[in-house]
Amino acid sequence: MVTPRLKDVAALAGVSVKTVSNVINDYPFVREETRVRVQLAIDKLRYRPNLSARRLRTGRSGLIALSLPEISTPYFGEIAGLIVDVAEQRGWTVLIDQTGGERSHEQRTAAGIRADLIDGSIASPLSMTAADIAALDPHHPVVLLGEQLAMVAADHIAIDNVRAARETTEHLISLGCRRIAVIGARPRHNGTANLRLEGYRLALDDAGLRPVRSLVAPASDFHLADGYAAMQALLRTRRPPDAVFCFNDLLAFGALRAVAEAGLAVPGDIKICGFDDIELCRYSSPTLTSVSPDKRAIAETAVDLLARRITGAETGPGQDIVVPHTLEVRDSTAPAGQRR
Amino acid sequence: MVTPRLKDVAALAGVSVKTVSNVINDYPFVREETRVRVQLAIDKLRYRPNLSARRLRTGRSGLIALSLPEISTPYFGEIAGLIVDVAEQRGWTVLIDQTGGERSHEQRTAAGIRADLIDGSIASPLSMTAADIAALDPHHPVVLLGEQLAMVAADHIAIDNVRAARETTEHLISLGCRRIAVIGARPRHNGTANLRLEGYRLALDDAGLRPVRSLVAPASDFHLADGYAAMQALLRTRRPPDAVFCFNDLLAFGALRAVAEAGLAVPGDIKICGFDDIELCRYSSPTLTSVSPDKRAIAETAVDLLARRITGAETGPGQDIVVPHTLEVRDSTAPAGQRR
DNA sequence: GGGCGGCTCTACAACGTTGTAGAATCAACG
DNA sequence: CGTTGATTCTACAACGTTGTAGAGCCGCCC
Repeated sequence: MVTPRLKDVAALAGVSVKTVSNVINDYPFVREETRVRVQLAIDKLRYRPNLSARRLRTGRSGLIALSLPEISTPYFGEIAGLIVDVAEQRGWTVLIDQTGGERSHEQRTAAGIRADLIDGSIASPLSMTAADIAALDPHHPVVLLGEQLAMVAADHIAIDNVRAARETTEHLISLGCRRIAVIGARPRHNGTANLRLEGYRLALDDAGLRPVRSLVAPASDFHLADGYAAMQALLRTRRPPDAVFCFNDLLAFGALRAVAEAGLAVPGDIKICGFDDIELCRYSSPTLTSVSPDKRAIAETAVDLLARRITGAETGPGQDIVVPHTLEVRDSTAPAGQRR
Repeated sequence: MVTPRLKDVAALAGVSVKTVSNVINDYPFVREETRVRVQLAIDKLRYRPNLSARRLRTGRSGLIALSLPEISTPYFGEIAGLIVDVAEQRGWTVLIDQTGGERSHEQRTAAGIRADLIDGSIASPLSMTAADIAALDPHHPVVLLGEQLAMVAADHIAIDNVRAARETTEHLISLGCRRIAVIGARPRHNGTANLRLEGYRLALDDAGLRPVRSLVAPASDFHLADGYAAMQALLRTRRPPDAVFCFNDLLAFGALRAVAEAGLAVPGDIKICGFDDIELCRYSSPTLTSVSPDKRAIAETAVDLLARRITGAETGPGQDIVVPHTLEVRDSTAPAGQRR
């Protein structure tokens, strides 16, 4: 038994193909009786519209792409899961596009091939350049997550990174820490990492603490291995830090490992904070203090805004939307002698 | 400037639309000179075929679905990343379908809507029932990962779960453990968990150890929280285990947390093993011994086999393919007094 | 009662692609 | 020299859908 077509439904209901199409698309001028008869035929045959044909005719596919550097990163995995959920609820289907950090030529070509299959994209340009994004079809709606790209006039959704970093640093200062390091600086990229660095510096400044260059550890990537290596380097310095603010949770877990291997205790000898609040923060040893963006709000805002761009309900200039965050304080920054 | 069509290329090259199509599809009977001229026009206009139209005409979209319970689970994230990579190399695009464990009616409908957009699926039925899978279009090629579903005559790719579990248990026995618990039994499901349980029992039997019912902890799901709760329960029993074999890494991390909170040491007081070897195993405290499936082999085999099913190169009955695995021994099962 | 406008439905064309059939050319063969 | 077959290309139709234009009907108003 082949998949039913509009014409099969039309034949069964005794109307024209177009009338069936009209029922499906909620065209108002269809008699109630006709509508019911057509609907019955649709249900009976289990008819589903052919998206390729519809897209060919209307120019829309109902497909949106989610471009992420790496799906396997827990934070992106959590975000991706939420976006898929929300999109599904709204009637969109998500196609996940893994950019692989450095977009190779082949991958860019692949994106091009898919471009006319996709109505719009949600992109997290952590490792992409502005040029990469701009290279996409200019008529193609894009909503950016996390990182603001100056060159791109696209919508942009993020938490207030400066404030979040400032609050985190203040938290460490309030615990008595004075040599606070960061892991995850990315001097060459002009994105999220710099905002977090700025918040860190503002907090130090407020507290009258002098910024120490050797306490700002760069990370070429935001993986476990990078946090591990950066922490080892920090521990090897003449005066190691008494607290480390990592710019994401994986860096923090890598750092935790390095501290453990050095025979030091967290939070006793060193306090550690992460960023993103992935689920594992609540289960690591010690549990990890982390900045928690409202991920569901990010997903909902992104999908809704993109949908409005695609349908043309929203035509103004690119918006900057700020979603809330909280600082989830856990054992890795417990005051001396305490466990929460 | 609108996206170029075949006819634009044809006009520029001074040939018919069909000749351009023939060049694109490597039809052999095209003069070398014509081919070059057409190719130049394609490059000049940056022509890309419209997939919707192609799909409408050929019945193929170049899209494959990857159905996973949850993208946010690290193991599935890693597998998804690899599959997307491999598929991209082979010219396929992956659409990730998050089933959400319990497939709601809405989600099943969504799958139905997409069904005619997709050439085939790779599915990991950890939380799906056989009926769920069977409900998919029977003409729709499916490759299953991990779990064998008796009712479905589909291709199936997995490691030898019984052997892997047996080896892991033997490893624990060889370290002198005698009260070895498992976390992750799923009596009602007939899938992977049961195979791992079988391997565990075989190893106990070989060593002359009596199976103890209270040491077999079920887990309703395979999440951190489930491992945490199960471990707490095991620790509350009259004679707690001296080793725990968790059926995935998240369960193991949850268990680690419970042990830490109880003030016990791993591996000193209790040894713990995981399963899946996600990247975090190398960075947790302590690092986690885990069964490591060859994930790249899984991804490559799955994509290639599915592609052969779609193109019709493979038409035989469903195959059972076993991919290799290793046991990665780390600190969580280090012999007393040792750190690896 | 003639005309107008709203409602309901239909026929047809078009979206961009590829399969089919066949036209045109050329070389080789009997 | 006519026929055959291989090569190269083209015209046309079709995939399933929806937009456009318009036909037919009804009720209402002047």
